[in-house]
Amino acid sequence: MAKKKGQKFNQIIDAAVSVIAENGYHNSQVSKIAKKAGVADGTIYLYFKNKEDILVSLFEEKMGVFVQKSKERLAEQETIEDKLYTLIEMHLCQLEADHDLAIVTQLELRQSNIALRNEINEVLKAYYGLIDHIIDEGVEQGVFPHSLNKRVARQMTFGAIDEVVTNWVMKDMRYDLVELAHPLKEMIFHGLKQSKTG
Amino acid sequence: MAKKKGQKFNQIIDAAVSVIAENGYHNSQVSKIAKKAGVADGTIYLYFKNKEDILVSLFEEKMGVFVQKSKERLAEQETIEDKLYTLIEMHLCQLEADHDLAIVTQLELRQSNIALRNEINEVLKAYYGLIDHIIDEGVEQGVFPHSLNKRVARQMTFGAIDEVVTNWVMKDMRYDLVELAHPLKEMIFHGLKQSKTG
Amino acid sequence: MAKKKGQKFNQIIDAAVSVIAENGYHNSQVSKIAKKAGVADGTIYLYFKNKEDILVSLFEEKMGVFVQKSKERLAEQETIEDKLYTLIEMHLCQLEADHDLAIVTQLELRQSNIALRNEINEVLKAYYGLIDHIIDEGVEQGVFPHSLNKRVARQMTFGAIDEVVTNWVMKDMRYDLVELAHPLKEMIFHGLKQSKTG
Amino acid sequence: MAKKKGQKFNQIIDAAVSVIAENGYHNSQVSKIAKKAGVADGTIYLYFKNKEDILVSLFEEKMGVFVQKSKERLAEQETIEDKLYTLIEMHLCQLEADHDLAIVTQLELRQSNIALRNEINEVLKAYYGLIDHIIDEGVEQGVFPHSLNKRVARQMTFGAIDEVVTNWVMKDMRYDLVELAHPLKEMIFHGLKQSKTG
DNA sequence: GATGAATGAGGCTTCATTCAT
DNA sequence: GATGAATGAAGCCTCATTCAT
Repeated sequence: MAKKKGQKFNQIIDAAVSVIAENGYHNSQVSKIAKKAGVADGTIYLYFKNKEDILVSLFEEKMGVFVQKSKERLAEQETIEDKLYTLIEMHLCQLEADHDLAIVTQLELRQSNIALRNEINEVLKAYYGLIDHIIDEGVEQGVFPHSLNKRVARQMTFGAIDEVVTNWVMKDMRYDLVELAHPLKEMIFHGLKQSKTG
Repeated sequence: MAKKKGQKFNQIIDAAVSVIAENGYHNSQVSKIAKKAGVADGTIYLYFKNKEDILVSLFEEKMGVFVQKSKERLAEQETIEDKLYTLIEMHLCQLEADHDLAIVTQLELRQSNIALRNEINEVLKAYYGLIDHIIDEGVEQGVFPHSLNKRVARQMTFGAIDEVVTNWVMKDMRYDLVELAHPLKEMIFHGLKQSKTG
Repeated sequence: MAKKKGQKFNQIIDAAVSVIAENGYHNSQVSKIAKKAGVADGTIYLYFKNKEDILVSLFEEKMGVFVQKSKERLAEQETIEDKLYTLIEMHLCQLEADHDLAIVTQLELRQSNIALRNEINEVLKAYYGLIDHIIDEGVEQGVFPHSLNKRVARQMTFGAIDEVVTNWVMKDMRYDLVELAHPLKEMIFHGLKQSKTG
Repeated sequence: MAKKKGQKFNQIIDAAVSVIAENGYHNSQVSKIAKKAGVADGTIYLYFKNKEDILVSLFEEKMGVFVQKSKERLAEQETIEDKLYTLIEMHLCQLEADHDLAIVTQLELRQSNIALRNEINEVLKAYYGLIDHIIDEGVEQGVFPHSLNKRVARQMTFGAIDEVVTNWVMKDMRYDLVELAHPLKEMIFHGLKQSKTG
C-alpha cells in the first residue's frame, strides 16, 4: 500500500474533510466516508493504512500545499514585518476559505491519541520551518534582538495564531477572521522585537 | 446527585489524573480509575454524572484552586508587568510541579469531543478573566494602547503560554519550564504594549 | 477474569457445544452462543478470554470429567486387557452418548489454528496419561514386551481409537460405535503384546 | 475451467505448500500465494475454482503421485508383512523428505471446514484402497483371521500411522521418523493377526 | 452509601473473488 | 491468457452504565 496519490486518494481525502467536519471524528465511520467518496469501504484501505491514517494524510496533503504556496508568497516580500504579516494572513485566509477544513484542523484533529499527535507534529514541522526562517532572518537583520529565545519565539507565534483560529471556530466562525491578521502581526512583531535578555 | 465533595470525590479525581496520565484518556477505563481509587465501579457514579464528568470536575477542581491562588498573588503585584509575569510564572510552576496534571491538561483533556470541549471552555473562562483583568488594567493605566484588540490580545496571550507548555510536555518535560516565564512575559508584554491601530 | 466456574460458565459451555455442533465453529458467532446460553454477548467475556477460549475451556471441562471417571473405573479392573477394554469402551460410550460433543471434538475442535491446537494438546496429556499408565503396567507385568516403544505404542493406541470415532462421526453416526470397542481392544492389545524388537 | 495442468498450475501448488507451511492456513492469503508463485492474484482463478480448491488440488496431486509409486513398490513385495512395512515406510519417508508438505497435510489441511474435509476424504480413498488391498490379501492368505472387522482394521491402521506422523510434526520434526516404521509395522501387523472374534 | 456482575450497542478491517483492460 | 484495482460482507470484542443486593 504505497501512497498512491491517484484520483481516489483525493476523493477520499475530500470526503473525509466533509464528513468529519459535519459529524466529528469519532462519529465519522469509515463506511460513511467511503460512501461520501463514492468508493467501497475496502477501497479506503488501498490508499490508507487505517482510519487514523486518513486524518494524518489529510493534514499532510493540505499542509503540504499550504507550505508550498506560502514559501512562494514569502519570497516576494521585502521586509520581515511583511513576511510575518503574509504568513499570518495566508494562514487565516486558508482556513476562512474552507470552514470544513478549519473545523477538522482546529477541533477534530486534536481528539487524536498521542501516537497520532506525534505524527501530526511531524507534519507541522514544515510549517514551523516557515516561522523559524522569518525569525532567523529577523535576528540576522537586527530587527529582532540577538538574545531572542528562538524556540520560545516560534512556539509563541504559532500558539497565538492557532488560538485565535480555534476561538473563531468555536464561536461558529461568526466573525471575520482575516481582519485579525493585522492585530496578530502587530502583537507578535513587537513582542519579538522588544524582547529583552533575561 | 449533587456534587458531594466527600473524601471519595477527591480520591477519584486523584486516581483519574494518575491513571489518565499513565495510560492515556482512551485507555483509562472507568474500572481502572475505580480500582486505583479503591472504590467499586458503581461508586464512581455516586459522585460523577458520567465518565466525561470526571474530566470536567477534575479540571474544575484544579483550575479553581489555581485561579484562587493566582488572584491572591496578583493582588500583591504593583505593576502590570509584574502581574503578567506572576501569572505566567504561576501557570508554568503549577504544571512543572505536577507532571501528571500537565499531561492530562495539555494532551489528554483535548482528546475529548466537542461537547466536553465546550464545558472545559466554560471552566477556562475564570482563567481568561485573570488575563482580561490584567489587560484591562494595562489599557486603563495607559501601559497598553487604547486601540488594543482586547479579545485577540487575550487569545494570543493564552495561546502563547499554552503552546509553550504543550511543547514542553511533548518533549517529555526534559527541560526547565519555569525559566521560560521571563522570555514569555517579555514577548507578550511588549507585543501588547507596542501594538498599533490597524 | 479468573475462571469462575459459576452457573453461567456451564450454561455457556453447553450452549457452545450445541451451537458449534449445529453450525460449525466458523459459523458459530459469539452472539449466537450467547443467545443460546441466555446471556448477553458481553457476559461471555466475563468467563472466557475470547472465542477460542470457549473451545479450549469446553474441551478441558469435558475431558476433566471424563478422565476422572475413567480413573475410577480403571482402578476396578483386574487385568491389563480389561483396563484397555474399559478405557476404549468408556471413550466410545461417552461420545456415542453425546452426539453434539462428538461432532465438536472430532471435527470442529481440529479446525483451530496451531496455537489453539497446542493448548488442546495440553489438555489431552491427562488422557495420554491414562494410556501410558496401562502400557507401563502391561510392561511391568510382562504382558507387553520390554522392548516396546512406549511412545509409539501410546500414539498408535490413541490414533486408532480416534480415527474410528472420527469415521463414525463423518458417517453421520449411522452405526453403533460402542460395539467397535471389542475389535479395537483386540487389535490394540495384540498389537502391543506381540511387538518384536527391531 | 477444466483442470489445466500447465506450468503455472504446479507453480501455484508449490507456492501454496511453501506459503501455508510457513504462515499457516488462515494466514495464507490468496495474494500471498500468488506473489510467491509469481503470478497475479486473478491468475489463480484461471487454474483453481477457489481458494479451497488449491488445497484439495494440492492434496490430490501429492497423493496421486504417492499412491502410484506405492502401488509399484507394493507389487514387488512377496509377503503381507513386507507389503505392510513398505507402505508404512513410504508414508513416513515421503513426509520426512518434505517438511513443508508434512506440516500442510498433518496440521494445516485439517483446519478446513467440513465440506472441504469431505473432499479430502474422497482423495484419501485411493490411499485407503492400498490398505484395504493388503488387508484383503492377508485375510485371503489366512495371515489375518476371517473374522477380522476389515473396516475397523483399516481405520485403526491409518489412524495409528497418521497419529505418529502428526506427533512428529508437532514435536517440530526433531527426531527420526522413518525408524518408527518398524515398531509401527510390528504393532499393526500383530494387532491384525491375532484379533479374535467378538 | 457501596458494590460489581451483567448488559448490549457499535465499527474497523480483512480478504476471497471479480472483471474491465 | 494474464492482470490487479476494486469490491463489500461479516463479526469479535470493549467498556460506560445500571441496578439488585
